[in-house]
Amino acid sequence: MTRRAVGVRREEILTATVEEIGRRGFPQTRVADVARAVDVSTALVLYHFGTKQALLAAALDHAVGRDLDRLAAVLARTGSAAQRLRRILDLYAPQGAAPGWTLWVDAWAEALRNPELRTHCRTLDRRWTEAIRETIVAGVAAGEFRCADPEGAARRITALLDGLSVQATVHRRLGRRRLTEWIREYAASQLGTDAAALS
Amino acid sequence: MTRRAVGVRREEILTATVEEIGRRGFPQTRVADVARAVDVSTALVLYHFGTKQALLAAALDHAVGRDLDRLAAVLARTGSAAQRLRRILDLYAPQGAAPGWTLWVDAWAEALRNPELRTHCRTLDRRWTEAIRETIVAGVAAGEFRCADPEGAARRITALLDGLSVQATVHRRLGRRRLTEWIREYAASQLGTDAAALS
DNA sequence: GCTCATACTGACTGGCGAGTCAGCAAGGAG
DNA sequence: CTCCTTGCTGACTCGCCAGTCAGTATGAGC
Repeated sequence: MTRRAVGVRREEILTATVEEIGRRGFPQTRVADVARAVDVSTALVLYHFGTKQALLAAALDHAVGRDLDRLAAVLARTGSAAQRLRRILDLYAPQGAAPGWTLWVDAWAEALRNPELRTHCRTLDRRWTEAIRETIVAGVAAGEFRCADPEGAARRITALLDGLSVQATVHRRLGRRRLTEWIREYAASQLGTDAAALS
Repeated sequence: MTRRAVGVRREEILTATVEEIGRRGFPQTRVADVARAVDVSTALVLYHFGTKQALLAAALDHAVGRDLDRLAAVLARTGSAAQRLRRILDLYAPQGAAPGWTLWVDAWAEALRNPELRTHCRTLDRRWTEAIRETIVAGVAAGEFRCADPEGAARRITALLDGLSVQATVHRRLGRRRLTEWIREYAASQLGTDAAALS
């Protein structure tokens, strides 16, 4: 086994763990699965993270961080409020084979009982709605949107996106095309624009 | 141990299993938990259901059936389309301490990997949207609603309800009051009425 | 090239949980 | 009452998996 610096190994393990959770689900992910994926001993994984619980929590944290980084990158780009909102929505919607979304659905289920994970999920949710809210506020200030309740609108848009994503990833009953179409229509109606402004 | 007829025992066990899944989550529910809840031996549970997998599947089926029965009861009642729609939405929204919704979130996560459970979840979802769709169609025919795409509207309403329910039960970020308010507003906007018609 | 901190492992343990099985007894049929 | 079906159990097995530990070896720093 080639030795690695702690930081590097941890990163490697966390990435693999996230992937493994996406594949198997939260409670079904075994330390041995992760170890095999990284091609190290199970003892090493426990050496770095102590317990399985801690490993899973760290992995979720890692995934949350990665998503928030992407979000920050989108927010940093310039453009009209409508353009930025559009990018946020695109980022959030389930991608092709979407290992991301299966992770979140799993995380929700887990968060129902595990307060630590709930905190992570809630943080992520809050940041997304916050990003949408800010964009709406900016759009209202710029005269692009009309919206009396940006906070509420942001949360409703997020909720619809969550619900449609469940239909897409869990029930496999909805394609990405129609999903984005519906979301844009709803967002547009909430913001007093037309859907075309968001495409 | 008092002996029971097969049907009775199965029913008893299934009810307990549903409750236990709601409490612990799908994969964390042990046969022994169910057995203790019914106050029988684990061997008896396996005697009736063969394997844990089969038990869990049967339990979900049971829960689905119960929910669909309630739905059928609501549909059977008379009244305007708006009144019936309102009742459907009320039934679907998370109740107080909502053991029902935690079960569904769990079931979604499980359905991501287990095709048998996916079928159950999908059936339930389909029936709900179908009920909403029918009510919309009836309302349109009666001149109560205006809606060009009842199927789509039904699915969007369901999706928003799912998403808001996640915010309520998972993130604990939304009360029932505001949830129903938002849903009614959305439904009303989709159907060309005002929210007051749905309260 | 030596040293030493530390990344890493193999081999183990202990407990837990699904599923089995041989037999027991309740209670309806006759 | 007496069978005999069948609902039911205790006590078991067997495999799995998180976590431990004593020890190995790698490679950065000198």
